[in-house]
Amino acid sequence: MSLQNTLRALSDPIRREILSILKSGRMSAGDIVSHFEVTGASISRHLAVLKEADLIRDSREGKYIFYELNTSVLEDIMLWITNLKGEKGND
Amino acid sequence: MSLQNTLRALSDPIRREILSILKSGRMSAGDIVSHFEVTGASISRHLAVLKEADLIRDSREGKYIFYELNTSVLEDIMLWITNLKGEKGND
DNA sequence: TTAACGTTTAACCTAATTGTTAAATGTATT
DNA sequence: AATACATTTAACAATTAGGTTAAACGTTAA
Repeated sequence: MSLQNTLRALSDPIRREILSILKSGRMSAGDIVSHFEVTGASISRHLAVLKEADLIRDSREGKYIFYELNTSVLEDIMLWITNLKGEKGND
Repeated sequence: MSLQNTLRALSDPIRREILSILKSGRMSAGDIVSHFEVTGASISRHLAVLKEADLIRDSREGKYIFYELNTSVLEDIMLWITNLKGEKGND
């Protein structure tokens, strides 16, 4: 919901890997967990952080919860970086 | 030096503010400190993190140490984000 | 309604981060 | 050489983050 949340979410390698995995499409929490060596509880919390940053969306389908990427908030980071790289002087 | 370092450095609001300040040009450590309410020691460590991430460069001039922005590593973040935003399926 | 499955939440532990003050370092000035 | 100034480093306290196991929750199936 904010640049702070977004950057904090992206600062963890596991969370970035989760996003990369979701690039190929929506996936259940369990399937995401199977890509890692940490416990499901740990991944679940990473998912919560990503969701709070609005980088992923979830939807329950029966006993599964599917996660999918939401890249729209990445726009803000791009803007922030672009601005930082702009010519010196005009901030 | 790595995407991990860069994103971790950017995940702190004070460090982002330091970068924004340096956008207008090089500045001594003391002048940077004066923009914040935390101690010089604290800012000094933030500067060290930014430097380790290669987001800033320093050079001593007499008793002052000047810091300046180095935006080249931001390219990697842009690339990573662009790739994530790419069409689903081709990772 | 009980059992099984997928997932999250709670409680706990350890490690990392951020801040402070005090000491150390490097440079300039007298 | 002694002092002063700018900055960093060390040592410590408080907070946050990420991992684990165990319990709880929500859904499905028997």
